[in-house]
Amino acid sequence: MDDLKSKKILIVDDEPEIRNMIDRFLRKEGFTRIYQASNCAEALELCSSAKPDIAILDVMLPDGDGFNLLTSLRQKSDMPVLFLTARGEDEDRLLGLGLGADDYMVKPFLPRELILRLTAILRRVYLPPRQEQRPAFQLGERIIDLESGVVRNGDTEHPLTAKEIALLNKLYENRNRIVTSDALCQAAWNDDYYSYENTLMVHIRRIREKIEDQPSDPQYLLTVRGLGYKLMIKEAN
Amino acid sequence: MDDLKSKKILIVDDEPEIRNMIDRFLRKEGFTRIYQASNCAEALELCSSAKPDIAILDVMLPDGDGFNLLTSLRQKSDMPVLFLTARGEDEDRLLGLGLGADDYMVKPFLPRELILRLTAILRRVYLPPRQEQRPAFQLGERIIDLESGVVRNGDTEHPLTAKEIALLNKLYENRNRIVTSDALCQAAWNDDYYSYENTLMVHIRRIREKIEDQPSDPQYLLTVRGLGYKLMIKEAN
DNA sequence: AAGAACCTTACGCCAACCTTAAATCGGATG
DNA sequence: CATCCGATTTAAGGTTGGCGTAAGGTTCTT
Repeated sequence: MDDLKSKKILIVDDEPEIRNMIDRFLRKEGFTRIYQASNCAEALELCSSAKPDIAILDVMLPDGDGFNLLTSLRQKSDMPVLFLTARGEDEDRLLGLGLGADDYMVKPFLPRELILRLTAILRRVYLPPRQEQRPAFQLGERIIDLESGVVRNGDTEHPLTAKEIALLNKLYENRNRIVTSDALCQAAWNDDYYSYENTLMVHIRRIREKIEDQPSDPQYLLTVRGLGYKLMIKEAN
Repeated sequence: MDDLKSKKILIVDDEPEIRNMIDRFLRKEGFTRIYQASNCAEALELCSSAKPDIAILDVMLPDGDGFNLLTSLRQKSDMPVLFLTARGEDEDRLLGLGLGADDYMVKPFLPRELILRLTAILRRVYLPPRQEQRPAFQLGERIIDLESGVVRNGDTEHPLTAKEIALLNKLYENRNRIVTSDALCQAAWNDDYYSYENTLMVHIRRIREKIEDQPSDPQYLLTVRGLGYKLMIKEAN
């Protein structure tokens, strides 16, 4: 489920043959969750409903060009985008890349290259660096070491589970800021999370048991009713 | 320091003119920490000493080709790599991308496109996903921090509720301007609001209790009779 | 002076949240 | 492939704080 092949791909092109060709090649490579749109309106619709992980965007579309579409998309998300165009003009390429496209290919293209470039982007965006070092920080008496996954309190150590580390990491990244429950779920689970968010509560509770003096009256990991949670840390420096 | 321009860039090419040209363009764009190598050995050396954030790699090098270099690099780190080549053969591009290069450009190239593609990769790798951030601002002695959802007054902190944050956010967006009660309701309740707007008054009152010195004689969150409310802020800058 | 618009306070409800325990999953082990 | 064990999820009942309501007061407007 953490695999790149499970990522959702949106193809936007007004020519059905092109869409189907790309689709076919993607499926041959093992991708399965593929969406197609033939114009800007459809694309925007699909983006908010299916929430694809990456989009392959043709520049020429019946109801507006891909640049405008990209601009609209970037308003609400930073989903990666690979541009596709029949025109190979320099200006077009520069414009697309300048608007925040991640790559740009000129038709006709090698299907295999498209896959490779697509994979390169997906890899960068969704496969976080292997030995990404996680932070360690202090909460009162306790030291929360996410790198080694333990909570030290004097001479005793309590281990943290994978989910707890993921959640604490997200919370620490946004320390002293409200983190929505949604964002937390997204950080600890992969994109589509349909379970009760009661699950999140239980995990929060377990974390509190390890980092708080009185889990029922937390002073670090606080609830913000209706929004989410926040990890409050007063830094020494 | 979190800026993309501060990232370290390694240029590996055996032709000094090319290296210097790229260097020049990078500096014109604001990049400063640029390293140059003319062969594989130098490149490997620089990678372990300077630890660049990204590499621009020529395929043809005097002591081995860039593909081998990439393979060696990938053993120990997953530093992003942009390939550069005089040969435009399909096989080369596919090989480079297949080995895990992040992008591939064929000489001669537009310098500006190189910069854009480089930036696109850096952005993906090093720019943390943006999350909508709410403002923090000052009102007399108090600091209203909507991001962490608190009002700070000296060393004491008063938490804000979800509704209060939503309302203050809308008010701050239109600071020093009148915001109609209707607009406020729409901001805090998602369009389905059919209650008495007395409810709004109560919330305004509660906000005033947290941000005003004398809630009954407000000096920041003012009533505009018949229209709505406005948040008056004298900005320092 | 009277009506309209807004303020102020207090109270009760219920959705959001907490808590605990039991069920289920999944990797490791023999 | 059966068993174990810790991690995670589900479920169910309890708790509470934010929010809406209402009722009475105050200020503004004409």
